[in-house]
Amino acid sequence: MQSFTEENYLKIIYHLSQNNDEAVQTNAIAERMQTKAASVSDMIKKLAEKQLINYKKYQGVKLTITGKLAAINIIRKHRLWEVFLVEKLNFKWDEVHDIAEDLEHIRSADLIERLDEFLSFPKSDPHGDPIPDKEGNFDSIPFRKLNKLKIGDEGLIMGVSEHSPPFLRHLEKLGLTLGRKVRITEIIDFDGSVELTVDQKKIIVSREVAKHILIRH
Amino acid sequence: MQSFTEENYLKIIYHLSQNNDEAVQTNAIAERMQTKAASVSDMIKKLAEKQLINYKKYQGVKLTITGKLAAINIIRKHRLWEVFLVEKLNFKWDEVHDIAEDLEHIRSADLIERLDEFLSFPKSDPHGDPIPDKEGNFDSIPFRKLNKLKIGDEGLIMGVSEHSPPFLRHLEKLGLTLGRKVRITEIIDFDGSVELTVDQKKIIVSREVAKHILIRH
DNA sequence: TGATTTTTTTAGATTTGTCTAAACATTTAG
DNA sequence: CTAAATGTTTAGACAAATCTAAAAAAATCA
Repeated sequence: MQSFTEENYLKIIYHLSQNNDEAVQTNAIAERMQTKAASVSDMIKKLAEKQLINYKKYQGVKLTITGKLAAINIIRKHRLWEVFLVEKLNFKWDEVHDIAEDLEHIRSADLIERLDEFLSFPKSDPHGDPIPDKEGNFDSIPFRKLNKLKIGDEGLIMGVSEHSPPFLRHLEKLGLTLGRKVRITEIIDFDGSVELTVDQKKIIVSREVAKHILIRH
Repeated sequence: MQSFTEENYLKIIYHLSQNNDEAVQTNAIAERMQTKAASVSDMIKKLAEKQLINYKKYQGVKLTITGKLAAINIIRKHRLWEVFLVEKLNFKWDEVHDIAEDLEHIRSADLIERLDEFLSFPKSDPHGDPIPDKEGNFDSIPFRKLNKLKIGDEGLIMGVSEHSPPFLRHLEKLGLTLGRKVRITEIIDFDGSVELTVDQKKIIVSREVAKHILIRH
């Protein structure tokens, strides 16, 4: 089994290789881990020795199958705990990330399976991110980013790709919460801001905000 | 804030000073921590520097007020998580200790207060141990150990002073669970075994087992 | 292409918690 | 009350995860 730190590296490498599909760079990991490239180099060697990543000097890293499964398992735990915190303990969606960051490292497979059952096998977390099953399979639902829609398009808010508390509180304030139906009424040429209706109300979000809102038809 | 290791030391020092009231010995801590006396000496210095314990060389240690509150807080978390695991996730009372041992180190005061509320402010954990409130106050209920009772005495099982899974499974098998009413029917001279009735049934427990069963009238 | 910049790795040090072996203090027993 | 036994501390080392500074490789660009 891995240490908390190793688990965090695996999780971050997994997230970084999601967008990209190429090998993940040392510096990218360092930035996300809030540490220095030198420390990342050291840890990379360790993970490579444990066969959790493939690594050739100066070439960046890729998760092995084992490493990927380990990463997905941590993400599964993180997201299940987030559901617990919101659904059972009444936390807000912007308050749960840091606590789940700690809870995700609790090592008991039995605990997680029972928690999953207690929560009635949720398919997604409070931010709309899919929860993998215990074999590591995700339900992948296709989505489009709000900034890619055209005037007149409509759909449901199914997730967000940014989890910072200020961003989430901003959405909350605007009534842009999961499951809400939105329709694009205008796109401002000048800066790409998007005007839309939610719940009978007209609101405007910047392009930057729109980029992080995921929409399904 | 303390590290996990420091928290474990505090908790163990607290438990060891419960029976005893005297200063806690280095060797006693080493045994409970599954480590060596030399390591304990090192850690003791660190905790003393942080004003969590009072320590004079070769004289053993005592928790300061701060140290005691820190220890009680960890115990509060441990016991609340145990209640969660048994009440909500349907674990058995002999399965929860190790998992709670990890969960007790999760650092979020808010989390614990909400968990407490979610569990309806339980007063004791699945082994009958009292749960301190957030100020560190215990409800102390007087009890007697089963091996101290006399023939004809009766009372309710209100707790156990031994938490090992084999012991707990033994009690479970005999039907000796929390809240059960028992009456002493005989005490065997030879070895101090106790014969008692629970639920209309006559059963026998050794003196060693009886010592760890706590009875209230 | 060759020089400069960026990225990555290595070398050596630091901190935390542990260890063994040896020294030192305290307690117990003859 | 000394001597042996027990308990505790110190000294020096180690592994994990980090750091800074410097070297090395790769990428960029003029």
